[in-house]
Amino acid sequence: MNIDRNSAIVNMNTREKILETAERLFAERGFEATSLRHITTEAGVNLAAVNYHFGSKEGLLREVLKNRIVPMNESRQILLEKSRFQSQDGVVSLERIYEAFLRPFFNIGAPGGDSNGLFLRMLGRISSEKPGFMKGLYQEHFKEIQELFVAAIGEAQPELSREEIHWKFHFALSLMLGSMIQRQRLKFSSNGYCDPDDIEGLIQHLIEFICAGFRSAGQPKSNFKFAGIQP
Amino acid sequence: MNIDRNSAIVNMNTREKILETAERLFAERGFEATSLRHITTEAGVNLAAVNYHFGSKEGLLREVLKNRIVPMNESRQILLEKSRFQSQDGVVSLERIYEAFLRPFFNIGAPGGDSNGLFLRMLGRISSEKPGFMKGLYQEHFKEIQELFVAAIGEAQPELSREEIHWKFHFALSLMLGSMIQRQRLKFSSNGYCDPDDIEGLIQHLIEFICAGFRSAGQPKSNFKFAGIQP
DNA sequence: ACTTATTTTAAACGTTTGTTTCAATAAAAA
DNA sequence: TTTTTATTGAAACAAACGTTTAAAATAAGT
Repeated sequence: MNIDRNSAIVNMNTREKILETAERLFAERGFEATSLRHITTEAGVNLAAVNYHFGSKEGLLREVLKNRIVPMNESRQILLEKSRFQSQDGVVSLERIYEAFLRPFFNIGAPGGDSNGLFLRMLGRISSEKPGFMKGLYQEHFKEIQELFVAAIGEAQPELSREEIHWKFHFALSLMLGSMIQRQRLKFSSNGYCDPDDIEGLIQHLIEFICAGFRSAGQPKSNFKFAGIQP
Repeated sequence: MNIDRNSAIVNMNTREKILETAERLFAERGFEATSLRHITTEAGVNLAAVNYHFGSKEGLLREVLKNRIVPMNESRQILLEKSRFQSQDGVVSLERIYEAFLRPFFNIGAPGGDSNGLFLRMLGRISSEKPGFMKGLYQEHFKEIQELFVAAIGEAQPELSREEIHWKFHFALSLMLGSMIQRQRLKFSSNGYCDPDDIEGLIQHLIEFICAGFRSAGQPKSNFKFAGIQP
């Protein structure tokens, strides 16, 4: 039983041991690639315990995600309210809005932040592996917080149409997840110019990039002449 | 044998039948979720034919990807050169650069464009499922074209440092793949404001968003005061 | 102490997976 | 034609998967 790397696991009950180990393995190897036998062996519990406590492998995944997503979204809401309170007229700047949205996202997983970003990579993986599952997850955990932040963005950038806000919000979210999924790539594609492990730098660059994207929407589309070239 | 939906498949040899069917199934269901038996049954060939012609399942994937990526990157290069030729001083605008980079990306898969974006979703999936595999793919197929476009961007935005260019380029690429992976999400999260099937709209919004991100990098980071709040 | 409910255990279930084997067939070279 | 090479075919391989079962062990309630 290789549980030495986290000796605190011995003081947990079976359910907690499974949750702890599953989260780590799901993040490291993905959902499909992680077998229940791998989880239960590493957690030092019986194979059948997963189905007993969580019903199925997918039920386990649901619980693992819930335990991270709920506190993350609570943090987001608190940070946004705090920024609103600190502002003069109740209107929060785009930078503050996305700082409130991003920091709990990257702080997920560990108190000092999940510097490996494994959990976020898993989230991105699942959204491509199991779209139906992700839809349920959205309805349950993300719909509310999204409406909150979309409203805040609408106040910060009143000239944006609802359609444009949703496009940009979609882009920002896709970029957040995509940049975590693709983070490995940055290691060997930036020729050493960028450090993928510099999470603080990543956050700052992301905020800058995203806010610029939101502010670019003033001009109507017809102003931009496309080449219209076809490959 | 269900090959009716593409009756042209009967005029192909075994190798081509496998490639054709594998590409479609990989795109629809992902690499791991597609079994060789599914492919060979649908293609109407023997199970062992895959290992005979491609060595392994991964060899088949490599060939499927190669057949799409190589023409895509050729298109990109041609479009960039054309834009450079049409420009006055040889310096291409950011919009033209990313149009040359984006259009062949979304035109992948079918003559009229893979409107379902299944191939691109698969590409994003694989980059999260098999990082090691993706690294080899980058060295073989993407390194060269990236250097070409990074150089063009450097000419269009000379004030950008190499570090900033690589960050932004990484963001743009992550956004491209991420927005395809997450495209399903847009359906139910935009409250009907956005149409995820409007590829032309997606391209235009993407170009606008990305170019704004590139132009935002003038101001040094210290000019931007972060709240420094911790959740 | 006795009964009931909860949890853990070992074993097996039925499928599915990618790959290999080797004989049969088709195509090409001599 | 004969010989060699390339391709196809049916079958089996060994390994891995999530799930279920039913008995044993522990805990809780009375």
